[in-house]
Amino acid sequence: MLDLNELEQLVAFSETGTLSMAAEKLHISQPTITRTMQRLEECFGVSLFSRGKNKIALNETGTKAVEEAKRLLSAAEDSLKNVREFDKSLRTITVSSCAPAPLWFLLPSLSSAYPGMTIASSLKSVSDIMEELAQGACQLAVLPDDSASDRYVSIPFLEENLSVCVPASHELAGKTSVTFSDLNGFNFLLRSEIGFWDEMCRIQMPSSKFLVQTDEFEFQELIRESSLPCFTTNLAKDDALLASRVQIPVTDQQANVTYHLLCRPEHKINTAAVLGSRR
Amino acid sequence: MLDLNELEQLVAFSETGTLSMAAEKLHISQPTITRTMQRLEECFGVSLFSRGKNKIALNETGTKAVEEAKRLLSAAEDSLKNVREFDKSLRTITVSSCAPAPLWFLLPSLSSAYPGMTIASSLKSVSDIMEELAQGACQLAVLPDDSASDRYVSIPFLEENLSVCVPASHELAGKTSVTFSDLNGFNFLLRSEIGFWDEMCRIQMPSSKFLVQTDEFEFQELIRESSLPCFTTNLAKDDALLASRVQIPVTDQQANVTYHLLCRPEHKINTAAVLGSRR
DNA sequence: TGATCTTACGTTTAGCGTAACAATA
DNA sequence: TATTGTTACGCTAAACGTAAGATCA
Repeated sequence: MLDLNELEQLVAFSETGTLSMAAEKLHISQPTITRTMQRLEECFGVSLFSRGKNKIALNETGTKAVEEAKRLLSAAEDSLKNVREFDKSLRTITVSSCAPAPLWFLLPSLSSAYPGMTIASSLKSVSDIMEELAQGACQLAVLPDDSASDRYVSIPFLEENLSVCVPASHELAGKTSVTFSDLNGFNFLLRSEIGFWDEMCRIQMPSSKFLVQTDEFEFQELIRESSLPCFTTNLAKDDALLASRVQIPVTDQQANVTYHLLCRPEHKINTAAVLGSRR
Repeated sequence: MLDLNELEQLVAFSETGTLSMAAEKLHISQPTITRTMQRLEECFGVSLFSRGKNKIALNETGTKAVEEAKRLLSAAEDSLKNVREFDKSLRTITVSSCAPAPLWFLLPSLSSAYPGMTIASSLKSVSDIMEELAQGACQLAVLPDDSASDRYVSIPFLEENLSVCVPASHELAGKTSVTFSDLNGFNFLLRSEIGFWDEMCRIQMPSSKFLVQTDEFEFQELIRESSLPCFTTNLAKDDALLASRVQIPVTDQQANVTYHLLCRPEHKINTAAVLGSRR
């Protein structure tokens, strides 16, 4: 039977050109390689090398054998990886969300409902999340609607309502509610990592420009120092810093979403535990 | 690194269900399997079994590992086979011919022109031969024309001229030449293994019926005992037995073929040696 | 002379089988 | 009690490294 270690030596030889260099590369003695090459020829049952008195080189069949060896070695690597990843996936709940806020409530309750499981979460676009659900690449999805409830178990989870925040001196400050069309054309401060809200803003307010801030501190500075409008929601964590501003609800349907938890029917999440976590 | 022997033991365990039976199946001691399974878990770095005090079974990850093991083992088998077949192909000239007669002259001269090479020959349909040439599945082809000489090296090799053989009492016996349309409607004795001639007869003489004889002896008997016409050519080996019959040349273009040797340009056959063999 | 491959030789050790042990049905 | 899996122990054989030999540039 073929031995992957021996095949590795064959590949090393093909890459270095001499038995000595192959031995050095693999940190073994050179005679070992000599013997291994002889064993390989015996195992394959064919001649793999053309030999001179003190030189050896792959012949045509040997070159073919190297190809096969590389195939096998990489297949073996893949197998190792596959099994390890599979094992890991058995101990991991992968959550993909379209927005960050639902994760703030979902992740802690998942952790306590499934102790010992690793919870892996990430923000993704709605279409990427649908893909992941279909491929089983995530076990739990957070989407801003339940349009996929025909194929998956779907649970209404949280509502998030968008408001725009402007200084009291801003021309919009007097309004008690606004729509995206009212806001279209203004330029906004925006945080990065806000999931689908980013794309939605650009679609709903195509004439606006968005100054995306990656750093939270700089974002707060800009809110304080500029009169640029920004956004908040009912789920936002740090309303205190917006106290100096006026919050005006955005009334469009798209600005008021109900997040839904989705998973494949066979996975059956602990609904009670997860829903109990909503504030 | 993974060891294919160890993986084989894993597969054996998965197929037998107990370590003891796996050991028996592989003709090794049972403790060896115990140790191998432990080593495998160590190598994969994950738990593959659920163990009781005196029972062991594959867990979910173990089942996955078995799948991977089977993949790898069959890949290794394939690699062995591929290399061996490749090596063999280097020492084999595969000849595909549309008719048997050219092979009678070609094979002996190939053998002496390429001593040490195995000559593998077979009769194939013209379309199959074209396919083989394209895929490199044969190194040398014998075709009844040179219509593919644009893509391959093509050498005119032999001419074969068809004659019909009838008893002196037959109604055709007086003719000095015939065409397929003269012959169409008569029933004929035909040998099997005559390559493209078989199909050509059926196309050129659609109203005729052909009594195909597999056995040479029976064929000769029928020639002697019946008045059914049969065919011969200038290349036929055993004209003696047809001495009692009249041979009338078939004048159609399709009945007088020039065989061509074809090979891929990179192969370069020993033209002189092969052509010198023509009688 | 230095580099290379092969062969020889002595040693190590990895892996095997036997045997003993523990647990179950 | 018979069967199964694990552990312990001693041995063997396979594989390794060192050293020596042979060949070539």
